Amino acid sequence: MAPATTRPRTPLPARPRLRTIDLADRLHSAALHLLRRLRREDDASGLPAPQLSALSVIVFGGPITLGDLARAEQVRPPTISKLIVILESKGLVERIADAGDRRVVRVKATARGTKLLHDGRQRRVAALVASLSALRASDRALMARVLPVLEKISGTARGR
Amino acid sequence: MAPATTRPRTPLPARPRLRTIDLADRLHSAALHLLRRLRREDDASGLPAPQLSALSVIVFGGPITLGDLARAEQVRPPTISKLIVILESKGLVERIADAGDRRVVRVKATARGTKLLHDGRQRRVAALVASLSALRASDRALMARVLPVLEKISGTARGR
DNA sequence: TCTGATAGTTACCTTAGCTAACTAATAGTA
DNA sequence: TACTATTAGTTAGCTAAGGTAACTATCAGA
Repeated sequence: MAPATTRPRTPLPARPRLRTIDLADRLHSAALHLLRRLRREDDASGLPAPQLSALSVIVFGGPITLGDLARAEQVRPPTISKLIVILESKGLVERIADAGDRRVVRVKATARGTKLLHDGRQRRVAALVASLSALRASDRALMARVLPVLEKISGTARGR
Repeated sequence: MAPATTRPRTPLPARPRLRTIDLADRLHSAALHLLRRLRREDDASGLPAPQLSALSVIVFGGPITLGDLARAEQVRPPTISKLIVILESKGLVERIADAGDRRVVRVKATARGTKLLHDGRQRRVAALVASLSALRASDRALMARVLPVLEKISGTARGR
């Protein structure tokens, strides 16, 4: 232990030490509220977040198998199955049979899907862009710096 | 426009400028994946995130009206109504009639609700705590610093 | 006392997520 | 070659979370 005398007898610093559990809890809470806020303020993107997210992986990740997509999206296979049915019914993606293995199904984005992704995500995060723009530059830089860390702990492993 | 001559002809910096829309989009994505990951890895908290979140506001925010709760949670009144029915049926909260205005309903946490909140949130974010603990100290500090900014842009206005 | 606004609730719908159980196809092996 | 085990997806059936529209009850103001 460091001898007490090496520490000046000043009061606790302005930023008290944040316990990891509190950090985790507040992060969880912030994530929940961020999604709610974007859903609430988005009235024109046309696609809910999960659909937009899957479409994004499909657009950027080329033709991808449903299993890989489920893993990338961190959901179970049936969830992806249903998402794809919806995206397919909207004409945004299409299934491709795998030549070598007839069990696997690949999906790729249609031209419409690719277009809608770009338009849609822009509208979906419009409110967030406004908020970020309103931040002080230093805070915005901070957000940019923390993003990779956030992606790491959230398991966001996306081909971009 | 700034004259081109004022800019040294150096190559782009190592960290290329991140467009705000990309920042927003990746933030949105990270939030979605963070929630999915916590849901997936949590098999014992007993309460889904929205219920835990509402309970937290009730526990820390004292008796609160349903309208205020809906605003704090950024959802519509019917959503809160149903959440409260569930929490009530589990014996975690109870309704209190307002003396002055018989339209308003206040909710407060029961002893059981308060206890379950503390146990539950611990289990719910356990995986996240592990991830955060595994981070380099500097990254963890970065997370702590960015948290208030994150709460601001996510609209997380919670009495803590 | 009537009228308008406010607080919640109810009815009804969609999406997102899950597990369990299924089909179809592949791979490995006796 | 047939039998078994594994893998990829789907289907069925459930719960929860979100929404809008329409309703009841109460309050406040003219």
